Amino acid sequence: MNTKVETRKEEIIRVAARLFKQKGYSAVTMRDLAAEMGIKAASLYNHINSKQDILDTIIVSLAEAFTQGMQKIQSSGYDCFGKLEQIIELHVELSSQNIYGMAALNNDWMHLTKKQDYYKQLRSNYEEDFRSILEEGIKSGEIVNEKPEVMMFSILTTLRSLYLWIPKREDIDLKEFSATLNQILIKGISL
Amino acid sequence: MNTKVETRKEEIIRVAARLFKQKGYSAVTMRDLAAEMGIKAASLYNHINSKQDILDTIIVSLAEAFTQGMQKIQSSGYDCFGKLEQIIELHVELSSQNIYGMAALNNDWMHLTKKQDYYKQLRSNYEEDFRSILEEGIKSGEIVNEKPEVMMFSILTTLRSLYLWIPKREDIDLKEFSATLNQILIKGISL
DNA sequence: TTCAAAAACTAACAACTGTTAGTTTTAGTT
DNA sequence: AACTAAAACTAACAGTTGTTAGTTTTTGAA
Repeated sequence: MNTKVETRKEEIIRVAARLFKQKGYSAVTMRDLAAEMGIKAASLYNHINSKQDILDTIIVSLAEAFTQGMQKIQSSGYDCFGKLEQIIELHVELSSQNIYGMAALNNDWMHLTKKQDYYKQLRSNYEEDFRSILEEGIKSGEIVNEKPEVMMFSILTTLRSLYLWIPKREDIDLKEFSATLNQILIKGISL
Repeated sequence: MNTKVETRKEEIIRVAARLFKQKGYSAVTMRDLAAEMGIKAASLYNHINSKQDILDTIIVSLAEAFTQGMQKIQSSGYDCFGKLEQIIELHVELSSQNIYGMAALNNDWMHLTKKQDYYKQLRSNYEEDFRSILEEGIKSGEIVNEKPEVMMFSILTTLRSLYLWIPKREDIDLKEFSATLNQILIKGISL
């Protein structure tokens, strides 16, 4: 039985992420967060070190999850389209499980201080891995040989915005959704 | 010769938009903005009414430009793909000309107060027009009849993120870029 | 050169910010 | 019942926030 009970600290971080999605990190005050938890602002500091630490935790843990997922995919031995399919599934899974965290990752990373360089390194590595998968596909003839940078921008941008879209759909079948997304991103929308 | 000289107010709004892109509306103080203008914070109020007014102006003017562009496209008589091509060109043009404003439009609209309902109405109308264009294409058989909601999400998300990507490319040919984007969004990336 | 408008300045305000120190309450274990 | 650790509280801090009021400087036309 590993049904881990959420600690008070984890609860604070989860609620904070929800507020960060609504208004952004800077606009959320510790008093806002405390009110949402039903306590006073000073009480938060029995559990967390600082507002900054909350943001660090949210963003770094998610960025590392993406890094780990990408490493697994890179060493999977699939071909280009197989890897792309897995990347899409990775984004759908992590985004649907961390709707609020993804908002912070996308919109509030510039408010990181000590961890900002680390975050940027992870993101940069991730994009480089993505790019190399596309180039592999171009070399093998799976992918049309034109403007891989634009392809990458288009696909990655869509995947990064999933957190905005998934919550709007109720009772969404994530496997089916991944497949649809794969179809649209790879084959387009024309007949 | 209609080479309109930029007023001081317009300059403040332009500089504010740049700062809003860097840190978001909430994290930019009037003293930040004043320092960037080379004056004291109180002096800003000789030109603008409030911080809120700056955000209103940036977002509403851009949202109305998109609305106007969409109306022109809707009444153009082109077929579905023709309209989509024009929508892509509209986004490339407005995004490249308003890089900073697009950031505020995408990330800071929730900090609108009086104008928030109006902005949401414009956005909602825009999305409805977009949706009707896709459905027209499905009816006429131009577009594959599957999950138009996901197609719309994917395309619109990419177009809304152009402001993040365009500044990274130097000496980009916008016409050529629109064409590439059109190709990728309509036909996908596979051979 | 005079004069008015535009645009800057200084000083200050009340409210809000993240955070700390020290104290009291709550809840579970012996 | 007594004790302990977790978790809440009150009070306060020093700094920052958007904004106002009143004053001085800059600018360009008459």
